[in-house]
Amino acid sequence: MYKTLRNHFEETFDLTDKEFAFVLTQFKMQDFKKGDFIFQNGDQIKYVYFIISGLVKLIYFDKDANEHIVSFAMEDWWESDFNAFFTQSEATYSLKCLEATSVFYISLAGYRKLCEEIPKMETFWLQKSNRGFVSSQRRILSLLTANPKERYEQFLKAYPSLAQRISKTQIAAYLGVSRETLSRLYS
Amino acid sequence: MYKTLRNHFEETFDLTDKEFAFVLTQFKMQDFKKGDFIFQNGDQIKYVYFIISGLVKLIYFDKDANEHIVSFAMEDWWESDFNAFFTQSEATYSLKCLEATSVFYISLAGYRKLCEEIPKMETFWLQKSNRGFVSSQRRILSLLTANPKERYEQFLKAYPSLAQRISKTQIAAYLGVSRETLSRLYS
DNA sequence: CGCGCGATTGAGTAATTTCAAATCTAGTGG
DNA sequence: CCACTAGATTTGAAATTACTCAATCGCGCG
Repeated sequence: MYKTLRNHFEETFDLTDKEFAFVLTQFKMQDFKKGDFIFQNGDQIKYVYFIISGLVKLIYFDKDANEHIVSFAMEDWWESDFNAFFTQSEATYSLKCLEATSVFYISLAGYRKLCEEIPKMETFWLQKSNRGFVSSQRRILSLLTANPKERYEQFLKAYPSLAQRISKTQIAAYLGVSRETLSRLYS
Repeated sequence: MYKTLRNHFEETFDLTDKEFAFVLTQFKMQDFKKGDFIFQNGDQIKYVYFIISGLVKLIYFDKDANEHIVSFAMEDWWESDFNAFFTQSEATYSLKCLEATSVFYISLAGYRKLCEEIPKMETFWLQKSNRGFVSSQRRILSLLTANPKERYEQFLKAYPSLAQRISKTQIAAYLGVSRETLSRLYS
């Protein structure tokens, strides 16, 4: 369990036992059942979540209560309403479990403490953030340039393992297409 | 000129004269004319650019040579093909000047040197990256949830000064709408 | 005045959505 | 093993939205 987190950090930089022990003091763990909300829009967002196991979706409800999927997150991914987290304000999005999910979570104060104590940690976050930014840009491009079929195929190619774990309805909500259109793609 | 850059950093953290002198050694300056490409897709991307003055667009050409706008950047904004920059590989995007533009630019080596010498610099980049990520997510959401009219109004609201400097055709290419549709919104 | 660029308008077409109904599937309990 | 249910997927048909292509308009500038 703890190993998952340590391995995850050590894909980027090495940690001594002592350092990792300190890191752990800043995290707490929690389990959620399928269908649970980890947080909902309007909640004060105090934490960033590291998915140990399971699968979640970050969603936005529009004015007609339609659900749109901002992102999925599974094992080894970090997730939160980052804007709300960094500004310690209320969530625009909601985080809902598509499967039973276990997470480590850390507060903003804890996050800052880590960065101060272990400078490499800041490099780590920077790398994560950069990658998140880059893949968001890729998705924007996909939405700008590709039709539903192309978007779906790009998604399958980019996230093959994810695609097998979620329903087409969920994929449609991520791609910005109605589930009927997605269903008709290969007929 | 140099002041622009210093002020920009000092919106986030303070720099001594000596530190800023060191910062400057890592940057070079260049001027571009309206219509110039700062880089084009396929180019090796060695630099990140800070816009001192002017206005540029980061664009992607699809298979039919249609142009799509990934982002605009004006005074005080950082821009590059960040994926290509961090992996020191070839650009997917092109960066073109919509107005005469002056930039400071820095290499990956220079960027790393800055982070090592001045740790606050890393915090600075992290903040920029986080904000870029958050606003990309917002744009994704806009593309997922809003129709052309709503997207256009969100754009006007989010970037009022930018909207006055660019043609509707450019805005259309950013919003993922044909210019004719954009033109018909209020008729 | 005439050129060039951007914006607008019109008409027809293509893509996607919506709403409704039917079908399929996996899991549950008898 | 079968019947039943809930959820997901598929299908059909009509309505809507946005696109494309083509023509026109408007304006600033040499």
